[in-house]
Amino acid sequence: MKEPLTSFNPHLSVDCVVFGFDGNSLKVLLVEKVADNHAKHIPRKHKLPGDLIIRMEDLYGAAERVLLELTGLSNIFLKQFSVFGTPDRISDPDDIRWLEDTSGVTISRVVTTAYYSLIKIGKSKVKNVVKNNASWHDVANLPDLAFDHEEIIKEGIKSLQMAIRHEPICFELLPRKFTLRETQILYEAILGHELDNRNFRKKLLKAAYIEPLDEKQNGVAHKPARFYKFNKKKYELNRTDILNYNF
Amino acid sequence: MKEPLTSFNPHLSVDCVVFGFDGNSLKVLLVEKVADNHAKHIPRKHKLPGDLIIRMEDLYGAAERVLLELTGLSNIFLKQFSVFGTPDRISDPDDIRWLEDTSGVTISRVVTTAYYSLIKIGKSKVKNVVKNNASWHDVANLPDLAFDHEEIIKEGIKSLQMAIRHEPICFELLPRKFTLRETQILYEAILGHELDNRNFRKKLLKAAYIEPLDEKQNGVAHKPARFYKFNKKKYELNRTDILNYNF
DNA sequence: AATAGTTAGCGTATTTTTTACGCTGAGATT
DNA sequence: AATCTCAGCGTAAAAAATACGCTAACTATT
Repeated sequence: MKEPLTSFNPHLSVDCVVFGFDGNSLKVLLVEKVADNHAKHIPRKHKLPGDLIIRMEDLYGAAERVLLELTGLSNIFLKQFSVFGTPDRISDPDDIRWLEDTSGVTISRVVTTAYYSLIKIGKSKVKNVVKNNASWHDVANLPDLAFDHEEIIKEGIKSLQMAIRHEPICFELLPRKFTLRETQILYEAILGHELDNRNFRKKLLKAAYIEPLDEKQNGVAHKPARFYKFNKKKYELNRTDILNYNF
Repeated sequence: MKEPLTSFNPHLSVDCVVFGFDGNSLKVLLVEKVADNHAKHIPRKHKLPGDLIIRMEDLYGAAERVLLELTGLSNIFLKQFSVFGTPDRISDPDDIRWLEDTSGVTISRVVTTAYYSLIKIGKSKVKNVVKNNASWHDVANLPDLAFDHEEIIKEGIKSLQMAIRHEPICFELLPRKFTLRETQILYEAILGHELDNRNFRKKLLKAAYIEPLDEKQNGVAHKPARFYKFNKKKYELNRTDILNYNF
């Protein structure tokens, strides 16, 4: 499955900040940096899913490949948000050795294009859990990260915060059927502060593309909430105006 | 002054969309792609100022270098806004030959990090006008461009449009002393549509960091307007809130 | 000298959006 | 039966956006 090692471009990589939402807090998917061969002394650190670019591979395509290999999902929301290219961003000798071991190329300097990705946590099989030791981590409580991956995640969150104010992308993180409250909790988790439920719901319901279903929660210890779904076609058709959620 | 040719990384480059404002319309600084040596048959096309990265050079630093060499200015507003990395973005044989001739390295695939830059058109000496055939072009009327530089400019304008709604960066394009009308014309030029002068001025003057001066225009064929200046320190101090110009 | 043309700059009235709450309803839990 | 929690509808007040009217001050034109 893996390309010959020498086909990697030693200067270019992609890293994916994969966001998920479990109903309570915003999560990010991390893998564990483990050396395949020798070098047991290298400490196991977490890192973002990412890879060097295969020669002549498209950047976006590389990000898709990384996510497909990791989660088994394609057609995922994926957005480039920044490039990280300071010459010393990969400077820890352990990090360099690990990269060279796993890629088979000599690492001089790597510029990485960062994407953030939004996935429905329930849908993700996270196929290579065992192989890569992939796991979800609360963005408010991240483990030690390799390279400059902490900075990349922080920037990714900033980009996401901006994006949810202008584009209806929160539905990429919510299940197909969702309640308004779930949506609000998601917004609160991303923005990092609380919102008034009555005003929040008013603002959301102005949008015709958020459609009520004839279905309600049950088994909850309070008045059951109605489910809604996002009508993407309706949104695409009349998005004459940019939405503006100034939360 | 120039580094040895072999020091370029053949995979990485920066390109700068340098915006300027002449009081009427938004301009972008382009250079002419001319081959130093032979190859007279290569058509002269315009391109963005940019360059391959010197080994171990910082991306931001590379963008600064390109601008310093071109305009003689440092401490310029510079913001990374996107990466362009499709494998075929440099595919025209003439473009490839020109790149190889001028850089001295073999070009396989180049990922470019795009910055936009805001400069006060009056201040710019545009030092290397002759050498690079640099010139300002109206963004509404661009010449034929090499590579994917037209796409890069279009994306740069979009980023700028977003940015001027949230950050007081228009002052990077205006002279130190400016009138409200000049500011409005600049906003109109960037956004591509007209604004109501009375509402525009009300909105701007709410900001304490736009300070009136005791100085007015003269020699204009209408009531002379007051000059203002941007007080950056005042802005930095109490920017508790993100500004929101929903023009 | 009068007139026309242009932008400056102050105002007002109306509509829309935001903000801050009050309150009842429908379930489960104790 | 009382209590807890969130759902969901509502209202009143404040703030912001929008749409204009109008006079002031200057140059250019006749």
